[in-house]
Amino acid sequence: MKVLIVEDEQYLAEAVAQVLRKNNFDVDISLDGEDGFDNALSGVYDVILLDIMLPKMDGLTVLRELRNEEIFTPVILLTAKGETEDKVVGLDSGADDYLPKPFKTEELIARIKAVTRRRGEFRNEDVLSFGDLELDPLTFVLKRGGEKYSLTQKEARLLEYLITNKDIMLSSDAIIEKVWGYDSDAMDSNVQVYISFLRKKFAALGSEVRIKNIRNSGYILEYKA
Amino acid sequence: MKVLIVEDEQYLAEAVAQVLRKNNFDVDISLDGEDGFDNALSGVYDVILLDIMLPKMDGLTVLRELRNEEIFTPVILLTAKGETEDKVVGLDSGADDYLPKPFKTEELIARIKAVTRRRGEFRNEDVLSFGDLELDPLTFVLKRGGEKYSLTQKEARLLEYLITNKDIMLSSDAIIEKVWGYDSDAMDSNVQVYISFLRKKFAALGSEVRIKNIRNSGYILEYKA
DNA sequence: TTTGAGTTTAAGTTTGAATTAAGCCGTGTG
DNA sequence: CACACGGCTTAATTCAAACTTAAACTCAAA
Repeated sequence: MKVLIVEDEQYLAEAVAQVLRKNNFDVDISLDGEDGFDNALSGVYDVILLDIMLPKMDGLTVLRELRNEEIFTPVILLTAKGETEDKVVGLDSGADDYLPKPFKTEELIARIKAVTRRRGEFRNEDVLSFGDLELDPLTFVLKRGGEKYSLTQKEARLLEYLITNKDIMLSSDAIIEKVWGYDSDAMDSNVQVYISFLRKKFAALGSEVRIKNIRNSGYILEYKA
Repeated sequence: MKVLIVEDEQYLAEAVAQVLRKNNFDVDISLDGEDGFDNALSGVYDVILLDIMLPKMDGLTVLRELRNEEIFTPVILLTAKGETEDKVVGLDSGADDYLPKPFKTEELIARIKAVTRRRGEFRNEDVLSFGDLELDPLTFVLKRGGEKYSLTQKEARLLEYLITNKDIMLSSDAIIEKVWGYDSDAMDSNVQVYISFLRKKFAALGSEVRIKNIRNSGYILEYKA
């Protein structure tokens, strides 16, 4: 499995490379955006780990240019904390995942596997579904039967988080960390507002999916006919 | 919430401890690596704040040894600035987060919460069961066969206490101490009310589980087929 | 510069969990 | 027998959490 790391902090790149090599990955490193772009163009990599802050060409530009060139190698963005907006922009511009620094290597490996597996299996079809609803986390389109509804980014990411943890109760804090970002100072009321938005859109679609609140604890998805 | 601070700068350790105590944390301090390791071995802490530069045994060694000993208490590394290398190595050796010094106490608290919560998230569904009933103590959902019922927090905690002591008779006083808290001034009538609520919900589910009262003594769960 | 979608903040309202209070029932005792 | 006590249930109250709505703000696109 070939991995390209595009990361200007040489030490960090080497450290990650070392760990990956121990796990039988074949790793190359680019220290700036241009070099990374050139390497990635070859299309030989199974996955690209892409830093956002890079000399010569920033990561998001690299990503966009690659997709322009019809290179659809899976990309995992490495975001420094505080780049919350970048996360969103990144996913929007065609990244497959992002990983906030610092990260555990197990998590990195898990995501690499997830991202490559996904590609192998369904390429296009990573639609999330729960009950009678379907969410396309890339286009933020929510469907029920034939009817569609457009969600905003926040709504979509909140719903995505709820669906991917459908059996787990999620606290407001956990939701804020995941949807608003690690360093966000968003308050519970934000979550409340967006939960409310989602419920309204569920109702508009006539869905049987409910977002249940558990007092003093959190939220969980429910579906019953 | 019990926190262990392993930090050789005594004044810094005390300062942090003081702030944490104000936030209702129960804080212990170790001033060198060996002592920290010994304390951490007890496994009673919910999170460990670990300095890297330490007398007798450095933080990373402490961490590695702990993981060797199957102690998986979440660890937040405290790194002096410029210890970038340590960050990576540290995360690789099983730390859950790192925090560069100097840090704001709000941030420390936020990370402690994040790290302990994460642990809670992927804790496996430890569903309690008794007779024909199942209780998820996280979501307060009570099940019998396919049918579900939502309990309130108090109901769930009362039932949890009853189930985990299914062979023991529990006095009202014991129940109050456990469910309402040792400093509560709740009365027996309170317990009665909640016992009644539970029985009603058992009946609604058609369960064969009974809560038996023993006059002047207490309550105990019964199941008869 | 204006516009508007998306998001955040803030205010007012609703909900329901927890408590309290009141009355009923059954059992054991004088 | 009756009446007192422990236990049970239901009804009324309370108050913080959760919800909704609307207005304010932000920022990118026109």
